[in-house]
Amino acid sequence: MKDILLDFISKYISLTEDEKNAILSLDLFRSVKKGTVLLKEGQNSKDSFFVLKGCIRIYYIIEGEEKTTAFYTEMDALTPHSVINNAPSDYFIGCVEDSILLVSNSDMEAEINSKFPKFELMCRKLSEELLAKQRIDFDKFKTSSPEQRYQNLLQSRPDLIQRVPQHQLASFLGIKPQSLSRLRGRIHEKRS
Amino acid sequence: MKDILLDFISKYISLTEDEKNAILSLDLFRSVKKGTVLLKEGQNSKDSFFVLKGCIRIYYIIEGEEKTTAFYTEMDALTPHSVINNAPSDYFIGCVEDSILLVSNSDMEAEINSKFPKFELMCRKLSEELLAKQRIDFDKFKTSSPEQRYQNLLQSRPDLIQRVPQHQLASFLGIKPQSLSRLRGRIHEKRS
DNA sequence: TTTATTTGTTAACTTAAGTGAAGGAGTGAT
DNA sequence: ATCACTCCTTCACTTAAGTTAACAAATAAA
Repeated sequence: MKDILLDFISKYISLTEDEKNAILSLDLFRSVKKGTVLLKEGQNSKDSFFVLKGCIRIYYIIEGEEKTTAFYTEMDALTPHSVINNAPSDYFIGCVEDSILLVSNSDMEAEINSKFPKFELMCRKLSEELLAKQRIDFDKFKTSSPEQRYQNLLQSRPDLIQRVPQHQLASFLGIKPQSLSRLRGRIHEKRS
Repeated sequence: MKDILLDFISKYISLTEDEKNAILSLDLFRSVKKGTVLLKEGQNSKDSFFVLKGCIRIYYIIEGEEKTTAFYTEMDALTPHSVINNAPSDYFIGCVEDSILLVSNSDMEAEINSKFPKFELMCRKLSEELLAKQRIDFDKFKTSSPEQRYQNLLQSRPDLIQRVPQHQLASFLGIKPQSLSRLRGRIHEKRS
């Protein structure tokens, strides 16, 4: 489990043994049960998440309806906007499967950053990379039809379609569950 | 003009007079004519952009059709994914109006970052903030209908609707120009 | 000025997503 | 075992976006 974390970090910076031990000794690993709400709308927590195993999601409750907009799986990092802006959260964060997460709070991160300037560099690289990737995702979403989005997901993250409830997938694709059902039927028909 | 830049930087870090002069002496300011293409698909430039005045956009050419997905106006920063990943660009960057930009290349930024570690901190804060903001934008896009997106834009960036051609706005909203026309007519009717 | 070209609007028609309702399968609780 | 609840699918119907085409207005080019 700890290897996953160190492998991830090594994609951005190289660490000495001392540095590795310092990070592991913080012991941020946490087991979380499916269904757990990690952050509520309006809440002002300072926690960031890194998924070692399992799946978490961002969702909203709009007019009583749950709208899931993002999934985070193995090796994905999520720092809520409420942490960045020190403001109440617009969204919920929930646990889709039993998961093992790394949970860190921003005070602690600031401390690590000042102790290990390298860590600051990693955070910059990581968030720049995520920003660029998310830009591309957003663009592809805008320029695709719901059916294309589903086909695209089928290519890029086939696992998600298996491990996540359909109604969560639907809002992730920007449509209603009924439309996703119909759309899948349509595609299936074409294939056969 | 230089004040705009320094004001922007001061939102993230504080600079000494020496540091301010060092940055200004790089003289990265560039005037760009409307219609200029700053980055082409497939190209591998190392240039990042900061808009001091005017407007630039990200667009794609998909099946011969131009699809605009993002606009950057005063005080907006844009580092293309091609710079981050050192890979050919998926998109074009074009100039919507005559603009004054700050154009920096990534080698130079690396140099500044090592000279002034503060700058590294700024870049981290900035990209974290932009990532969080873009997440919210993406989520709102997913959970809204085209009409709601237009109404939302009318609230949040009313200037854009004036200064940008309708067909670019349409793809920015994820719809066809004809649909935007119709949708506007629909709304106008309701108001009267 | 005249001619193209681009841009925005309108209209008729097609297609697909939204809506409301119903029913079946699976899950969990009592 | 029964009941309640959630989840997924299906259907009929409504609504709005996509499509194709035509046209007027504005802009750029000859």
